[in-house]
Formats: sequence, structure tokens, C-alpha cells
Amino acid sequence: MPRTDINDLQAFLAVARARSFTRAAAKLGVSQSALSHSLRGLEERLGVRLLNRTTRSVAPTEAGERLQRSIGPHFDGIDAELAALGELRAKPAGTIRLSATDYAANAILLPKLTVLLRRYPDIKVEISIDDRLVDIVADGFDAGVRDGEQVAKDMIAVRIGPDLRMAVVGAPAYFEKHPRPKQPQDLTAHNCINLRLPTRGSLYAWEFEKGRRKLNVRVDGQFASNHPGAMLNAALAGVGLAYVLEDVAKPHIERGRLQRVLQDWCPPFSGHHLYYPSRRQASPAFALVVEALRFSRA
Amino acid sequence: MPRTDINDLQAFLAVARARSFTRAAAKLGVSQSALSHSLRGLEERLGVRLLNRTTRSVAPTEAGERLQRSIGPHFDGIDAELAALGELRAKPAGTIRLSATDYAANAILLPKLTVLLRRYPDIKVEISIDDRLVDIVADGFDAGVRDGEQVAKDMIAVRIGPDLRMAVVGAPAYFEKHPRPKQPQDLTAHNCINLRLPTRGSLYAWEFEKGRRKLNVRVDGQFASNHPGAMLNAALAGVGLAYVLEDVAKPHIERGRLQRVLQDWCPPFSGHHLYYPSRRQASPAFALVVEALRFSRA
DNA sequence: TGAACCCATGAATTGGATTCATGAATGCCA
DNA sequence: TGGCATTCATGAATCCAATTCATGGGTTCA
Repeated sequence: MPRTDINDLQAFLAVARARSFTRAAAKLGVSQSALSHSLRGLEERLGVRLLNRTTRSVAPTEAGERLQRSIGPHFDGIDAELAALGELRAKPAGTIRLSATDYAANAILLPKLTVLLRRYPDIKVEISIDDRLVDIVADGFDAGVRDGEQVAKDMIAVRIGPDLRMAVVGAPAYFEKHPRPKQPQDLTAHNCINLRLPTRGSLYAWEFEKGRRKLNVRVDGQFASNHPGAMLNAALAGVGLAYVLEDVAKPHIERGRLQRVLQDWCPPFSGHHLYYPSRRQASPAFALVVEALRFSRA
Repeated sequence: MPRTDINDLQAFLAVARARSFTRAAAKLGVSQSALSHSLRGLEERLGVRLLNRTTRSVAPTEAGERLQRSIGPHFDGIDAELAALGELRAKPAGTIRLSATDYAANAILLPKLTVLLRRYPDIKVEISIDDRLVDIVADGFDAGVRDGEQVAKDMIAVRIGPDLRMAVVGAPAYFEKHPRPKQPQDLTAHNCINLRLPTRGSLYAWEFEKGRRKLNVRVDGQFASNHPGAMLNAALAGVGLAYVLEDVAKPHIERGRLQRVLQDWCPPFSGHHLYYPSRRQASPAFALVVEALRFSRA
């Protein structure tokens, strides 16, 4: 088999799985154009159309689906065997791909991983910043990081950070014009900065808890974003109230730029967790990453 | 997995199977130096030594053997799936690799395959000229050609040529100085041009048959070669007697440049056959090649 | 209807696959 | 034992194809 074919088959599998040249390209670390050229060349050499594509949509043909089902496991097997080969070597190596929020990546992962990576030069870590809850198996990650202890089926959760709290904050200028909310229901009369995720149609409800009472409030407001940084900046600008992680807001609260309300309705909850598939065969490199990230109170 | 790895894994498998960089390179169509560089790079990236080599010998390490056993079937599976994919296309394509003797390649295969290849531009045929009886499975061929009907276990033999006869020939100048042999035993007193194959220690015995009598004569002489062309040329030069295919000698016999002896001891035998593994899943291209080569008396 | 996004493609760039040249080591044979 | 043939290793040079750049066309959504 020509060497170009086997390379381009990998490209094909990535595109077929992602159903997008752009997403597959991002995953493989090449440009969308490179993948387009590769796939076109492969289809010409094989004499079979593997993908149907219009602008903005990609789907495998029948032949493409059959090929994906038949060779996909072989490629996965080769991947697994190469990973297992690492066990025979003196020093751990390999690339660990993680999905994490911006905050978790910067505040939790990087400080701990920097130490690890210095110690093990052949270990590589890729962190994909994504504030959604991604499907780490489907999207080809080794593990994901999220706040709280959401454990999906067949996932292992390892706590990697301390307890967290949410905070409802607003700028002093905002509170000069609006009464401070005393209970969560009051938020419905406020201009609340929303979190809108691309994959969710509805807006994100703010969650509150006091004693045994739990409230979810569907807030509304003039500004929404999919990025917490932008939301925080909007709050600082006096646009409205934001519902963000306490740690993120803390420096601004301490400097008087933001004021906190409804603090008693925001109890601490379990901190960030690393989650990964229980079936995953841990390479030595991955095991080291997990241990490096594990949270201990000492 | 980096794209260079999967390429170099193919190189590794080829070298491990051939136990030779030079032979693997010939098979893959690159230089020995290219393979050396590829394997060195792969071993560095994986951090594992896969092959032990001295000058003149190559053997997989323990890790290399395990890797070969674990990923070899995956690569074979991908190969097979790509071949099967051809079934989905409008026109047969692919590369068929054949091993044949020089004579069979020129006299039988090329005339028939030329027609086929003109008709199916996407079919490729590679003919490896080798006068040994190669292990086509181990050496990565799709089929082999040999005279006679030697069917090994699990092999299918398809006759592709007419009956053959061997011929003992010598130049007129040789017979002026030596009496003509009347029976095979007389050959022991003659200067016989030997066939020496690199893989066989002993010399090749000349086989004769008359009625129910069969004789194998271990001849001796001053000249030996591993190539029938060279043997024929030596006979033409008067060096001694040669034992070659009748068809090869016929033009020279007809022109008086060679004289034939012991003709009644050389009965016809079944002609050239194409042999291939019975388990082999025939691609459309391969099926076309077999049909193109099949011998019919019409 | 316009903006945003995605795929395709030709031309240009560039990096790495490959070759070239040559040295070192091994095995075989006289 | 020495010489020759053969094989693998390696640095430098070459070159080609993988990839990027730039841009156009088409689709979707607000």
C-alpha cells in the first residue's frame, strides 16, 4: 500500500468522525485546506468517493461508511499497540489530550502540569479550551475537566481542585440604580448577564441553594455571551449582574470593583474534577498526569 | 498518532519480515538508506529499539517482535479492506505482485498482460524476476509462476502455458572434441554447465525419464551460474552442455548453433502454472489477471 | 439581504522524505 | 589470513509533495 494512502486514510477517518473538515483539521493540527487536498487525492487514487460534502456539511458515502467501519478499528488497534509499547520503554512518553474550561486550564492544570512536564520531557499535554461539556470519547480526548462532580456512565472522576462557590456580582454603579436582590426571585427584576452556549437553545438557569431549599432562576437581561471572561467584563462595566465562579470574581470584589449579593444562597460545592473513561487503558504517561493533577488537602 | 509514525511502522514491518533493509527496500521501492533513516527516526520517537542489526544481519528485538505481532494483522486488515473497496468502484484497480522466472515473465506473462493493462489503466502489475521457488506469502506476492504443476498445501494452481520439455544442448565445437552422450549416465564424463542457486548448497541434479525409468544425474563441470541466460550463453560458447527449457534453446538449435542430445530422455511435462493462496480473497483486479493468464488450447 | 462559516482549488512555500556518497563492519572464499 | 563482496549507518544535498496562503463559491441564519 502506498505510504500516501495510509496517511490520508487517517485524515479520512478524522473527517468522517468529526463530520467537518475544519474540526478534523483542528484536531490533527493541520489546515482545513490540507485535509481537503489530502482527501481529494485519496479519493482519486482509490477511485471511490468517500465523503459527500456541501459547503457547511460533510457526510460519509456508503463506501465511506463501510471503509470507516472496517478500517477504523484497525487504526484504533495500532494506536493502542503503540500506546502499550510505551510500557516497554524506560521513560514515559506520549501526548495526553485534555479538554478544560479556560479557568480550570489556567488556574489548576497549568501550575501542576508545568512541574510534571519539566520532569518528563517526552510527555506532551494538549489542552483544548472549551467551556462546553464535551464528549471526550467522541472528540478524541483522553480526559476532560469540569467543575463539580458530574460523573457520566462509565466515567471515572478524580477531584483535582478545592471546593468552589458561585458568586452573583455587580458593579457599584449598577447598584446605585438598582436595589440589591435579597433572594433569588428578585433577580427576575434585574438585568442579568446570560451564559449562552452554542449547543443549547435555552438560556442557562442560575442555581441557588439554602439549607434544604433549591431554586433555579431563569434570569433575563440585555447581554449574553458564551465566554465567562466577557461576562465578567460586562459586569465590571455595569451592564448588569453576573453569575460566575467566586475565585474569578474575588480579585475584583477585594478591590471594590464588584459587589457580591445572595452570598448565603451560594453554598460551596465539590471542586473541579478530571473525568475519563473507565475502560481506558492507562498509559504510564496518562497515569502520571492523573497523579500530578489529583487534589489533596495536605 | 503522528503521520510519520504510521508510515514508518509500515517500513518497520517490511524490514522485520524481510530481515533485511536491502530486501525490504527493494520491495517498497525506496533505497536502503531511506529505510535506515526511517527506522532510526521511528525508534527515536518511540523511545524503543525495534530491530537489532549488525552489518549483514537484522533481527527484531523482543519489543519489535511484539509490535510486529500486534500491529501486523492491523496493517494486513487495512490492506485487505482497501483491496475490497475496489469492489465498490466502477473500474478495477490495484497492484498485483507476481514472482516469475525470467523466461516465464518474458515469454508468457508479458504478452498476455500487455493486453490486459492496456484495457484497464488502473491495474498495475509488478513482476519480480526470481529463478528460485519463492515463498509468495512470506515475501508479499499475490501469486507466483513456475514450470510444472507443483501445488503446495493451500495453493491453487492455474495452468498458464503449454507443455514444456527440457533439452540438453551443446555447441557443435564442443561435440567435435567430445562424444555425444547416449544415455544420462554418460553425462558424468562431460563438462556440464551447472545451475547454482544462492539458497541451495548442493548443485541441481538433472532429471531424466524414459518410459517407466527415472534418473537423476548429478553432473559436474567448470561453469555454473544462477541465471539460465548465462548458462545458455556458456553453452553457445562451447564451454559445455547445458540443461535448459526446449523453447529457450529452440531458435539456436534451428540455426545450428546448438545441438541437442538425449531427446528421448526428456518427455514433455505440464507447463507453467500460476499459483496463489487458496485463502486469498480475490480482488477484481486479481481475478482479471488470473483470467488473462489462464492457458487454453483454443 | 448581508454576514458568517465552511469547503474547494490553484499557486507558492517549505520541510522532510529520499538519494547520494562514503565509511565501517561482517561473512565468505581462496 | 587477507581480500572482496555485501549490508547497514550516516551526514550532506536534493527535490518533491505536503501544506499553507489567498481567494472564490455556496449554504445557513439573523
